[in-house]
Amino acid sequence: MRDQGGGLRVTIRDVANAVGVSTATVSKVLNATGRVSEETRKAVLDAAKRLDFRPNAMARALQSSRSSSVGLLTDDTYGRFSLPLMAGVTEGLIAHGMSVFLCTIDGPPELGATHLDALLQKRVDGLIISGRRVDRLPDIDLSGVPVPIVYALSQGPEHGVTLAPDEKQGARLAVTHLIEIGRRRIAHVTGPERFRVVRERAASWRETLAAHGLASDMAVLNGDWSQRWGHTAVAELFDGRPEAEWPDAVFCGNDQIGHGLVDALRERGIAVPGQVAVIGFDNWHVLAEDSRPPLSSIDMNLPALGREVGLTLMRMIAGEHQAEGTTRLPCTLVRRASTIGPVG
Amino acid sequence: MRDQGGGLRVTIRDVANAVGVSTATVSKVLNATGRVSEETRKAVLDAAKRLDFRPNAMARALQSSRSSSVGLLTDDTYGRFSLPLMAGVTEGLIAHGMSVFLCTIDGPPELGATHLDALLQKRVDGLIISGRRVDRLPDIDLSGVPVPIVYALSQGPEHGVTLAPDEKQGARLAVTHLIEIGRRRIAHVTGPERFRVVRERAASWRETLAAHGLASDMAVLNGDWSQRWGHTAVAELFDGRPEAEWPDAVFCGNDQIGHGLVDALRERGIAVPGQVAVIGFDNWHVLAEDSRPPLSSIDMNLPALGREVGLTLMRMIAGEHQAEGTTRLPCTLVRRASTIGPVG
DNA sequence: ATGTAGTGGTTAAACGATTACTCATGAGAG
DNA sequence: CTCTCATGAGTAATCGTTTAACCACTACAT
Repeated sequence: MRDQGGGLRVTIRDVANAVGVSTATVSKVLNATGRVSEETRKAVLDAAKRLDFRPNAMARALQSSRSSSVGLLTDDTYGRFSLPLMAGVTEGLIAHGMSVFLCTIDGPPELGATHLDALLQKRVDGLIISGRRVDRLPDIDLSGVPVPIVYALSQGPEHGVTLAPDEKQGARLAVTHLIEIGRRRIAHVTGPERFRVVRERAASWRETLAAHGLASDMAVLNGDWSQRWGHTAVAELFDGRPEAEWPDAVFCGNDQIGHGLVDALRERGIAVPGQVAVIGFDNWHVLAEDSRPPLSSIDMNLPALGREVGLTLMRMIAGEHQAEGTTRLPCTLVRRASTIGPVG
Repeated sequence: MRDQGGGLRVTIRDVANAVGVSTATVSKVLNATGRVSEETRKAVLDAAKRLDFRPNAMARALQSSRSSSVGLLTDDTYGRFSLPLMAGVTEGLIAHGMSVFLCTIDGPPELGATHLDALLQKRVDGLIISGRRVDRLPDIDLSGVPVPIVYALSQGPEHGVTLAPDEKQGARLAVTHLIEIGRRRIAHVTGPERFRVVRERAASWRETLAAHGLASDMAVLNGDWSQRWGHTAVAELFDGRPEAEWPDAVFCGNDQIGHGLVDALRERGIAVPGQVAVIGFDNWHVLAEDSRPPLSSIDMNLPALGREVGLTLMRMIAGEHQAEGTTRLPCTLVRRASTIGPVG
């Protein structure tokens, strides 16, 4: 809390005076524009460092109409998806001197408008909109917003630019992996059908099975995104069914379901992965790594996605045209003990 | 992506021209300062709305040396603690028109300096520093930073202003609750001893027991913050010990440990809460609610803490002096099935 | 008539940087 | 000895607001 009053902050004029040149010269040196003798260049650089001069970004922004900041709006206060994404965005943008305003806007609907207004007043150069549920966007009116927008995770409007994980490829990765370790009867236990990602992953599960000649007679089991559901799903899969019809692998819609499912299998004395292999989705370490056995999973690479979101937005800010529609980024497989080896 | 070029943005001059007054008058109306006739006031307000005028925050900031933005630095990309905190901070500050730059700075050590530099160039009015581990602060040099700083979650330097959950009170809440439901032999299974919070909670556990005349012969069981540890801790607590010496309750250092512990108890056929009550810490819904039975826990009220952090920083920005040292905010008890009723 | 006070507004100078112009100097060409 | 030109630097306008200072005018008391 030292020298709070901003009065004594060092300006470009202080540097100029220290060297005995004009502010224009200092500016030229610092931005490497115009012609300056090597001698003064050195002197200016030296003085700037000595005085710990930091150009006032507000003045610069006012002059250039570039604030070097962007806003990220999300309705996720939970953090599972937003923060890793955010970390990637930040990392991709800081190299360009950009900082990111994060606005969490769950709460009264006017809150989104308030935040948006604050951001637009601050003249952010661009906006990132990201939803919690990998499904629905935060409910804000973005019409007439005079800066470029990138939608992340959740699907943006038709003519918007959206970046999202490749759900189908992720699901394919999971199912293919299960097939490669010798599984043939692969069930799918997942979240509520109203989620777009649920439908996408289920479709991909079915297609991948078909592509390997393993047309499944099994139905998708939809429930909620909880361990509890993973647990009860085991009953639906195994109860009152001849052992020959048991699945030898389960592809779960997320790691919570996977964790609960693995637990339930263990309690029934069904060996994982010996009798049944299990794979999850999200690669949420706290659940996947600490499951018994540790749960293989599909990682959506959110930090990488975030980086790409940031860079895409940068390009749009620079005036480059970006392809409309949804760009999908690949997921990766993380192998753990729950999918090791062939059927035992 | 419409009218990208900022050239056509409406300024205070446009409003002034539309009404036929000077920019000064418009400014007075909009800021409710100075004297203006009711007639022109109406006209200006009307024109401003009609033109969708948004005062340029950069110009305003330049003029007033107040950027209406603060920076939050954290090394938590994981999100468990940071995002709820952040949500609270944002909520507390948006009412004052403040926006929050979030910088995640795990990675190369110079990254922190880069972000800090970007923030200081943008003339943030204040800074919030928050660590991931509720223990260690991100490693940045903050000496000579010319804006007020609040440390959140993790302990700041001696003469800094820190806000953190009241760990001792939280632990007391947990243990008292267990005593109130009739438990007498209350064990404590927690994280690594090098964590300050681990030591604080353990001390409080012991003190609370003593205060109720239940001096414990049991040692604190230190492990890591995992379900796995909760699971193996059960062996240490119950194996090779006469049933009379078994604990009838366990206070866990976090919900992961609690979750694993409950699992292990169930596997051993020990009833929860019938024979052993279990309570966790953090109230991490994904683990606590979905444990079987659902896990009682201590909630650190991070959004509320975040709000307070934001408001404290506001006050410091306004020049009010804040008490140095650590302010502790109370935790609350969240009762779930794992601590219901007396010993069965 | 003169002074006083209040009203409703305008003017112009900041704030801190960038940048298109201008200018002085000295070197080399004719 | 004058003209041209390259070099290195300074001048001043600008970005969009805020705000202290000022001004014209009316009303009213002295």
